Amino acid sequence: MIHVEEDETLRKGPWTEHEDVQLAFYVNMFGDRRWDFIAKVSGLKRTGKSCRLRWVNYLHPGLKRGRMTPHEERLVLEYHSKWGNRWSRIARKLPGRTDNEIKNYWRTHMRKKAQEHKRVSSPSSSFSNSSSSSSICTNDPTVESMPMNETKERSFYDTGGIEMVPASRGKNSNTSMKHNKDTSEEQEKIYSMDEIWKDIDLLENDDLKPSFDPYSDVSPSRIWDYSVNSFWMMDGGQQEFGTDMFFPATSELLTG
DNA sequence: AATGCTCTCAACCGCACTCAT
DNA sequence: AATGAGTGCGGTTGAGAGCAT
Repeated sequence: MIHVEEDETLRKGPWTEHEDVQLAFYVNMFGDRRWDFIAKVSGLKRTGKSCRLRWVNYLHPGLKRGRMTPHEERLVLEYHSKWGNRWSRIARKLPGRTDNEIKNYWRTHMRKKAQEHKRVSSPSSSFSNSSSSSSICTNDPTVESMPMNETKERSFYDTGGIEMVPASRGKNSNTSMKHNKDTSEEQEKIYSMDEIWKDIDLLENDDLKPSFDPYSDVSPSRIWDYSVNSFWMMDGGQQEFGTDMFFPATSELLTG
C-alpha cells in the first residue's frame, strides 16, 4: 500500500507522522508558498504538490476536523447552488474546511440524499418531471443516481452551478466554460433556498441527525496542535511565523 | 467469527492559470 | 511576446474502517 521507492525516486501514498512533522517544520520555517523548494530542502521525497496538498488538507493548524455542523452543511448547499463545484471557493466561506473536505462531503452526503430523494420523489417512473425532483435537478445530486448513460461526461457530483463568473484561475475557467456549455438549458434556473432547506430538513430528519455531539469531534492527535496555532492566522491569508520553532529537532533537521 | 459490502477521506492526477524571465 | 516553473483547482481513485449478513 505504501509505495516506498528507492532513494532517488519520489514517495507516494500515505504520509508518515515523521514526514508530517518534517513538513510542518519547514512550512513554518519558509512559509506555505514555495512548495518545490520546501520539498527539496526538507529532504522529503515528495513533490511540491504533494507537500502542499498534505499541508492544506491535513496539517494546516486552522483546520477543523469532524463532521460538518448543520450550519456548515447549509452553507455548502447554499454556495454550491450559487457556484456549483467551485470547491475552493466554497471552502473559503467555511473557515477551517478544505475544498477536498467539502468535495468529499458533497459526494458522500449528496449521493445519499440523491438516493433518498429518488426513492421519495418517484418510485414508479421517470424522476425528472416532478416538481420536487426538478427542484434540485439543476445543481443536483440526483444526477448521480441517474443511469450512467444519462450522465456520461459528467461525474455525479458535477452538478453544475449557474454562476458563470469570469475565469478566476486554474481549472475554474475551464469548468465554467464547461458548465456553461453543458448546462446551457439550465442556466436560468436556480433553486430556491426554501427548496434546499426542505431537502436538508428531510436529510436531517433521518440519517444525518447526529446521535451524539459530533461537532466536538476534533482530531485529538495532530502533532502540531499544541504548538502551531499561535503562529497561524486562519483565513486571513496572512501567516506569521515564529522563529522560536516548536520542533525539538530543529538543528538536526536543518543540518540534514 | 467470517465474509462481503458500503462509506469515508487522504492522496494522486491532469489541466489551466500566474508570474518571472 | 514567448516560455517554463510553480501553483491551485476540480476530478478521481483506492485503502481502510465500519456495518450488515
